[in-house]
Amino acid sequence: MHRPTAGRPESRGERKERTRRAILDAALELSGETSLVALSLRQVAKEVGIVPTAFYRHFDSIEALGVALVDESFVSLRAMLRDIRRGDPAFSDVVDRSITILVEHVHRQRSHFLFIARERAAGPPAVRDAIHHEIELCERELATDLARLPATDPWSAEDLRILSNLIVMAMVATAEAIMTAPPRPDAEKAIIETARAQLRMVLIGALNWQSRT
Amino acid sequence: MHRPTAGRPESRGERKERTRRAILDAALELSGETSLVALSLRQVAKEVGIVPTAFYRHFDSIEALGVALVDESFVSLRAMLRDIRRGDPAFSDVVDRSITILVEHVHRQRSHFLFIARERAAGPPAVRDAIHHEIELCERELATDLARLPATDPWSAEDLRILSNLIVMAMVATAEAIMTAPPRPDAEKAIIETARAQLRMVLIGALNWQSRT
DNA sequence: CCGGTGAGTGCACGGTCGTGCACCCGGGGC
DNA sequence: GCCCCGGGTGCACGACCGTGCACTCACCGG
Repeated sequence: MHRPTAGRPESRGERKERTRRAILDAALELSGETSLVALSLRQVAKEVGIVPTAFYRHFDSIEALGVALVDESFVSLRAMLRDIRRGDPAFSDVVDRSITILVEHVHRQRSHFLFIARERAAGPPAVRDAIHHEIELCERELATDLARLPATDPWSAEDLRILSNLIVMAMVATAEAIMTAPPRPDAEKAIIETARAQLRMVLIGALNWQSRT
Repeated sequence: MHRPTAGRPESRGERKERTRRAILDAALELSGETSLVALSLRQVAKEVGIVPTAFYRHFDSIEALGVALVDESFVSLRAMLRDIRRGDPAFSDVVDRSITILVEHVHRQRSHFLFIARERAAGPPAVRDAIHHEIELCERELATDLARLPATDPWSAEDLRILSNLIVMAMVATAEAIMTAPPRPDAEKAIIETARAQLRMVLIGALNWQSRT
């Protein structure tokens, strides 16, 4: 239960935080087999190596744990968005760069992305709501980024929202596809190529959009 | 346990089929609260009004039940695709017609669409695979439909696949949004308008696609 | 009419679940 | 140096879980 790993003193608060982390990690891993709604408090406790009732010292319920996992997962995801935003928004290769970064982050934070994809539709209500809210924030962020491009000057806020929504949903679907795909590298290559072409199609449509309507 | 509802004789096979239906209906309703993976055989049996062990006379496991529900759900969904395909594929209002039909079917077969959206990412492995396979078939169907349009004559099979994939994922996302949305009719209106605009953007992009590359 | 078949029953088992309660004991403020 | 706060323990409970087994009894084919 206690592993100072050396004569390190390790304060009270540090020990608590370490247990909390262990619970979050265990829940992320165990829920990967099925879903949060099929995860029992006792499984988590056993994996962590604490007695079931000690769980309540950190979270009120599995659902509350899930909300904390959502927060944590979206920290990864926002880091990804920051990476994508970094670098000039020249139109030429923005598509390739963005998808490359997406793929890289999906691999590096696989369990977080899997968690979001699963619980987005099947998690406990509070978790679902938290995820949808975060995704909406991502869409808004993307919309303000798009608004900064000169090509979108004549666009309405509504058009920006619609385009952002489309792009985000395509990226979510691509992330899901990558994670679902067999680990063969050619399968992933194909998914990436498809995503590239789709994103380009969407951007071409967007560029020719305002001219009508 | 037996409700002939009148002096109707009702054969052996009919009674069995009726119980099977009741099990499928109960599972569809009960799994709506959370997910298949959190659904117990005993809950289903109690809802149906049979003893738990009698469940095995109809399905080997909850997972097998889930696969049967996938089959059934996609019968609804194929009916929708048939509706959309019926009527001439004139380009002018194909977008509006398609989305109208989608919305109508989502409302009429709400529980089936909810089931697919949930279990697609979080269901038991066999259920997930079955759903992905069916969606892939839908994409192929759409691709062959698109191939019949004169505008796609110069397209490669690969391009058709990519576009179909994009359209289907947008429709899945739209269906999810409609079901998630509050029942206020104006919220649904907004989703529908967004979906229309997105589909038009995609089609505009597709029409201007082959000209480059 | 008679015998077999198979949907549904009743009971029992070992296991897991969430949670309440009294308790322990070591770090940290006084 | 003492005391208390709080993370972690141990136990017990009633409920629910999947499943095995022996059983009933109404149906249908012979």
